[in-house]
Amino acid sequence: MAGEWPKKTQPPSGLDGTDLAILAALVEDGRMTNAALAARAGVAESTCAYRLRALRESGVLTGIAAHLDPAALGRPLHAIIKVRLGSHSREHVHHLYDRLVELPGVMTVFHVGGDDDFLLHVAVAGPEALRDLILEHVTAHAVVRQTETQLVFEVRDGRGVLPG
Amino acid sequence: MAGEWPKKTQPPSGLDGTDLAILAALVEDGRMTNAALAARAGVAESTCAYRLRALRESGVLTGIAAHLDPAALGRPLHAIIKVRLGSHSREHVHHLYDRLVELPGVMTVFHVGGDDDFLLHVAVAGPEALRDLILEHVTAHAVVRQTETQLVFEVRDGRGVLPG
DNA sequence: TGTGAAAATTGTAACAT
DNA sequence: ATGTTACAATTTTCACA
Repeated sequence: MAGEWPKKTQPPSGLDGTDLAILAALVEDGRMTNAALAARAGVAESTCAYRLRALRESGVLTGIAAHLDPAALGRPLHAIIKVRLGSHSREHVHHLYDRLVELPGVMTVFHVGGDDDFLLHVAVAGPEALRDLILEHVTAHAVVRQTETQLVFEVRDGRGVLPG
Repeated sequence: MAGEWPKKTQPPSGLDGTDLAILAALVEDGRMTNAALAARAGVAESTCAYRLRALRESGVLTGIAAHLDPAALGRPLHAIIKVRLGSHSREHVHHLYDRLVELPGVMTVFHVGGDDDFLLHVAVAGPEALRDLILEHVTAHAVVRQTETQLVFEVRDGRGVLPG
């Protein structure tokens, strides 16, 4: 009953310690040079470059992206907007979903089950901008039956999905 | 009434089009070479490198990190855990906060106002792992009065905080 | 597969505009 | 603050263990 996979190796895909070391380093600093990466993983540079390409192509490493400070870009106010729909037809849900992720200031959209249908994490310029975003771009959709907004005091990234 | 800032320039910090172009490029591909970055922003390479350093030092660019596929790392099940506290003393809140972000599988912790105190976005191996995480590492804290868990069907990154 | 040394590309610092 | 040049560091390629 212990786990999902045969207990010999860690995760499903054949990731070894070298792969995990490379990934961990890139989570800390995505611009770390291949040479530094290789040193940290304890392999030759060419090997490291090869592993990195393989990790990208296998889909384990989905991307490397800059993290920006929303406040520095004029969006100091964070909120969670819970969105509840009136109709749950596949078309309605997908259409709204596509629209929501495109809205400026939307950081993440969670499509959830339970009381709500979508949870939006947004960063906006201020209370008026938040109200405008909700009224003009969320509630305005006919499928949206109700929204509820929570102020976010702070957001912190967790340790993520890497073992250790 | 139009906006928060004098309408001549965009955001508060003195970010010009070059800065925004660099940031946008790095959000798409954080490992883009400085040369490619410069070409895209339409400036010389040395200028681009200088701008990039300045963006880091000013805190607008908070970091560049790898994005991993949780499912590929053995954590295909996503959930939102709403955490409600019994006591809201500063010490209790901060202590719990620090613990929550350190839990394996925790992607993001939102400290919110309203019905709940914390919202946790977690990625786990399966239903049992989710139950264990909640019972052993969340509910186990004496300050936690109640939790409520929502299944996450899908998570999508929004367009973020860059204008345009 | 993983490695090491070469060639090709890229980043960095000094200086001039 | 930007661009040009020259030099140092890095990535990539490929023959080989």
